[in-house]
Amino acid sequence: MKKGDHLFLIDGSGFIFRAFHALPPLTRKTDGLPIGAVSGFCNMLWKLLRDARNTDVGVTPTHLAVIFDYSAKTFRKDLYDAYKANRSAPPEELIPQFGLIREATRAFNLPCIETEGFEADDIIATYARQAEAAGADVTIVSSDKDLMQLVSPNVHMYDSMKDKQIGIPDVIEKWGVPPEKMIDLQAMTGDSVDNVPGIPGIGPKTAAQLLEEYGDLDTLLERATEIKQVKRRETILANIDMAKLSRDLVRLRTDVPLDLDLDALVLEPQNGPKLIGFLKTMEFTTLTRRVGEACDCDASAIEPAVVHIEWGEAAHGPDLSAAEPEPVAGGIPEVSGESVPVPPRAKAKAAVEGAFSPADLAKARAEAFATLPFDHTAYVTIRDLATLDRWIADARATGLVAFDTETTSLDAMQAELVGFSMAIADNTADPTGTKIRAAYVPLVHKNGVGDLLGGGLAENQIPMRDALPRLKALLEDESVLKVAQNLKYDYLLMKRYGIETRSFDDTMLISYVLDAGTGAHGMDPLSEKFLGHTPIPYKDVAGSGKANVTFDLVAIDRATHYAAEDADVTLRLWLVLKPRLAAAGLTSVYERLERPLLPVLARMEARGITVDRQILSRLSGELAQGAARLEDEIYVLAGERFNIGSPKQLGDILFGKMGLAGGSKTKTGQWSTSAQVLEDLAAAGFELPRKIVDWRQLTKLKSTYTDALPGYVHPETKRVHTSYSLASTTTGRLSSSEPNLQNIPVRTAEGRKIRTAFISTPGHKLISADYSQIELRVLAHVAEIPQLTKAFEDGVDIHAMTASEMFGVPVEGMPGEVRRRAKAINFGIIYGISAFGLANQLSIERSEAGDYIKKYFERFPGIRDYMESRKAMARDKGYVETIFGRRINYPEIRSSNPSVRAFNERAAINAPIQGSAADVIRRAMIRMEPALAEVGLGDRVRMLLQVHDELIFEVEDDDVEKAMPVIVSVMENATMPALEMRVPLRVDARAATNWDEAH
DNA sequence: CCCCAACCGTA
DNA sequence: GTACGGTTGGGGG
Repeated sequence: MKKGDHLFLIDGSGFIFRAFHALPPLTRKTDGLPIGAVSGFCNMLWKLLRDARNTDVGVTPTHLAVIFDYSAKTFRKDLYDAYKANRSAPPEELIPQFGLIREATRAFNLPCIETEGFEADDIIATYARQAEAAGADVTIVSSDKDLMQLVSPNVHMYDSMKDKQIGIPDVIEKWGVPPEKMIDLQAMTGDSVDNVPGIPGIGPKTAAQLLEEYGDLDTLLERATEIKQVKRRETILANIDMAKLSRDLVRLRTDVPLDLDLDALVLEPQNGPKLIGFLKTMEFTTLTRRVGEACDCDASAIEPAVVHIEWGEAAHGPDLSAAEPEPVAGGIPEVSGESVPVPPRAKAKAAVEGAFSPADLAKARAEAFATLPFDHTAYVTIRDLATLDRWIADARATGLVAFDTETTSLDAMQAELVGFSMAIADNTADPTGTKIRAAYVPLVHKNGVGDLLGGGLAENQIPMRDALPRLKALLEDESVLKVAQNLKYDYLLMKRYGIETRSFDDTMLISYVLDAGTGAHGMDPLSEKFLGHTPIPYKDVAGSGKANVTFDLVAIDRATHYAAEDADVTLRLWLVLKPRLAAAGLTSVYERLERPLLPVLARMEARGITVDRQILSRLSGELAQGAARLEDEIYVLAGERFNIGSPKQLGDILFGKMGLAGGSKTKTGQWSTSAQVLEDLAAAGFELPRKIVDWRQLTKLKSTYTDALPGYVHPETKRVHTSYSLASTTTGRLSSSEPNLQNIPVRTAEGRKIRTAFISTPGHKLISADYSQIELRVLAHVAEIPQLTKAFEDGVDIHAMTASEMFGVPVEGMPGEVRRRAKAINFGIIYGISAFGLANQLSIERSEAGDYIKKYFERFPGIRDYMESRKAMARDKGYVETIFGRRINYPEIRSSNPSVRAFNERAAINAPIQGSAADVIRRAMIRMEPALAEVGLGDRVRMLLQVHDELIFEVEDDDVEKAMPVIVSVMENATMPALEMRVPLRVDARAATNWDEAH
């Protein structure tokens, strides 16, 4: 770049927001995709590139780049945690446009620039200064005041909306100071939109006046005592640090590392057909014609392009991670008494951003759909490619489609695709006028068994080989938001067909974030709750029991009713639920803890883990032998044969026939034969109960593990693939089923043998990494307990420390029983302790347990305060929160039934602790794959399992040493940078060829 | 065939 | 005392 060149730097992210507000609110394509900002952007670019002399800017660029924000995790966030903390989420209409604008930039053959850790403004500043140094002129296309500090004799700004240049005199006119003093001015005035604090009470006028008088901020701060106005002097003196911090925040960096140097920004010739293809897709007819004329192309001969958008911040807008306030260090606001204030300006802005605030929209949608009837006769069966292509084009046009698969199995790892359904919404801008249409695409339905043709492929179905590429294009298209219910299933299924779903929402997960604790999140209950509609039960379509058939045997017209309805319901649920996220301030929980975990879990499930069937088989034999021997002995002692596995029969034998004392009864009046009861009897010297306990252990291990696990080995992968549920616990934990790999035995030596059957493939190791005492650490953090915090910092035995505090016993030479009691109390605290429960656990009198609790609270009064505050919050608000803002609702906390109420209170005490720990490991899991990829281990370290506080990986032998520190570091730093805990997290990791030895 | 209670494995 | 899922027995339809 040289003198005479002219570099244009376009603030792409800023443009979208400005265009959105400047243009009519709902500029849309014929089918509803909002493209107002994209349209404005393309027109502006075209003008700049072709007709620059017709605009006030008056020059034609030689170099040009469009700059975007990459993410909110910029260095400013490190300087000031609350930076941009009160940004509200961008309006729905804006979201698809972020990606489209990048696509438009590429269609114009222009470079898209973004750099991790920096805002667009910093990149612009760096380029501007470099170009200036090279003697070139610069025009920054933006009207953002944050960029005005860059204006100089050679650097101008250009407000494309007002078609107006901004030079040094314009800055002085508007702000009262020259550009080089803008930094100091902004440092004083602050910025409520970006949450830059500034000095309270100092606005632009006062700031300009002060700068006029003192020259610059440093001088002002040094001589602040000279200020005559008492109040102003006091505020400035009190906010010196804030002013300096604010200056660091508003000062743009000019040293951003750049991938492309200035010369790479030189304007390339336009690719007419490529640009026209894009413009046609966007339905910009006027611009299409102009471009066609200018490049001498026959626009009518060019097909609309398949628009493909880069994933990343793009599809959901820049800075979305800053859309929700990151919790400040200090955790649960109600505990610390801190909360992030929402400045009035931000509120006012939100109110005018669209016809509806999120809350209004949520309310309007809820009312519109609460009773809207379902018309099954309107559902379409798509049987030819032309119709399918039309529907897919409609989905692209509206940027939104509900999607559901129909398959042969509930197991996504085994299921075969039979067909799929779609639902499309027209006119979503009008909540009461939104129209939904739905269709089913049968692919491999067979003629019914009773049919004359008998089991052959039914006629008039689109061949799989034609449908899949189209489905792939749609599902992988990041400019189309796919909405599904329980998407992990469909995601995994489609992944097995080589399709990776991108840009998605899951109504189940949205409901889970909004309403955890208030009921199930399956489609049927949600449909009942929000749509007043009972969907066709699956068994009505596919039969049940013996008459049960796979979906490919269901007649296509019946299948259409069922499948299209599912897509219809899903889309309606999304319309109702999605705006509630923003209204409730839960968008970031959904977008940072929930949605990104879905593909991570899908990959874990797809990987599976190897279990050694030989080991299990041998163990099963041993267990059978042991159980058989015990059975013989039990029958002798009982004097008769009976079903030992029947608690009822066993109770009759023990407490009836043999007349043993000390039995308690269950709530149905049966004799209890629980392990606790049997252990007590055994301790009293009876032989039979001991043998029953042993027999139970052996048969439990055999039936639940050694015999069941081999049945879960996948016929093709030869591995076991569990299924994780993201939305079945109230607290945010995952659950695992079919098989449940979160309850593999570990506590007894016999049980641990099961773990030896979980093995690594040859040449590999399993790495198990688990958080040490994570829940107690979370407790120490949220309740701010100094002794606990210190103990964790010093790495001392936490239970021994507790015992020492409580009983005054030194840790050295502490009797095991004393420590055991303290440990039980610590766990009891986490569970919302009661004297009754602690007494049970320790087999002591309730009064004694009560004394322990009293003593504990005397030593740790902060814990009692914490517990009381959780109960109060649950009572007042109906919910409690984790450290990352996840909500857990307790609708029954005010029950008049004291035991129901007490139960809810204990749960409300436990949930923030258990749930925060769950959030922490979720963050670690989400970050794990990118972190491993960064050190070149992306495809060499495979995360397989999660067991609440433990992650299990499979790693090639040679990579173990390299992988372990990365895994440990990601887990230990999982709360950062969002939140720094008062207590360090510690992770232990080991590698071995089987899970038992690795753990 | 479905559902519930009891029991027990995990964190 | 919190949070889960799986197996078994047993009752009811």
